[in-house]
Amino acid sequence: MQLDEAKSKFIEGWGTLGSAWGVSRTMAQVHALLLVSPNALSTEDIMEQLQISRGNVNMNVRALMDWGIVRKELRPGERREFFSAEKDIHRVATLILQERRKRELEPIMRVLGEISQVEPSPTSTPEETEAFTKMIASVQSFANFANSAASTLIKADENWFLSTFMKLMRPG
Amino acid sequence: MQLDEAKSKFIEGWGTLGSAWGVSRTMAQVHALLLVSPNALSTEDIMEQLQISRGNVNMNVRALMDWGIVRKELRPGERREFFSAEKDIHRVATLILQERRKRELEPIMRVLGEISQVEPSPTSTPEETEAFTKMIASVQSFANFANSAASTLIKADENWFLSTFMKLMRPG
DNA sequence: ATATTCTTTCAATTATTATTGAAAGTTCAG
DNA sequence: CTGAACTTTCAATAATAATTGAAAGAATAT
Repeated sequence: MQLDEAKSKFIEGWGTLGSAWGVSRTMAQVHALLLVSPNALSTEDIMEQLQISRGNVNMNVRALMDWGIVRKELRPGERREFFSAEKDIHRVATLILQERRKRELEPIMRVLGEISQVEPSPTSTPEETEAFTKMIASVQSFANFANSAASTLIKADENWFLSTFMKLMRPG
Repeated sequence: MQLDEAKSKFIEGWGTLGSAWGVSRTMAQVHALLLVSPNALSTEDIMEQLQISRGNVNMNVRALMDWGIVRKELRPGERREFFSAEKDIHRVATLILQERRKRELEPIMRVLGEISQVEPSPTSTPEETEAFTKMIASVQSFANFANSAASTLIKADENWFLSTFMKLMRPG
């Protein structure tokens, strides 16, 4: 297989994976393209390679920057912007984990907290209420577990990142 | 808060969560409804409570059964079918993990395996090819890690999960 | 100040995905 | 077998989400 074909397959596969995880196909493809590009790409490069519009590139690139997995790169003497992806896949996973925890886990935990304070009422039997609170409590305990697991992974990765960074700073 | 309101909020919240994870809102809501219902529900019950059509209920309930998190319940002397959700949320998580590994991780690993065999060619420099294979190798190694982590979690029994893993995850 | 080059926005359009509902299929009692 | 009760399918429709492209906005050079 040749390089160009391999790159296309990766972009396609990454796009499919993304859509299974609630990320739009194009956003995942822009990410994949930046991952397989050794150099930072301009908006026009991305437009051309993925055959999508300028506005589309702009929106998706900014969303990827929001996730923290793509950076803007400015070159001296160049007006236009270039974009490059975080290549350390471990760090990519951590950043995504971090964002998803904030965007999804936290809201559902808030809802669970609210509804766990259900009160007995004339329209429901105590048994019904108890069954419900028991169910919610188990979901809550799982959410807590997921939350602390995520914290630990994020912290572990930060340590790892910091240590490699420190090594870089103090060569020898 | 009263029970009915609490149930509605849970169904709504679960639906929102689902759509962030690539599960259709309605499918997640059917699942939530079954989670908060002490007894198994018929197709008509679900239609009425979620205000959706018969065909819609049928499709989503079958998808949930494919995931292994909803069961059909037959009652002697009753022609129609009743449905109930797996209430052990840990088991729900395991079953979902299992399915997602099969449906998503395996395909991307296959693609990665194929494209890692990229050959040098006239249209690309050895440096480009090397950068690409290096990137792919790191994604592969991460996918392998994710895959074996999933395996371990799936295989692990509940006791191990709760005691050992919780301790591991607890920041010290 | 004006032109130039690039970025951003957003209403309109297009594409994708979910939903409906009626018809066909199934099962079973009589 | 026939009819009643229920389930499944699927083409049509509706709802949602992504995409475009042109116009407005920014930044810099002349």
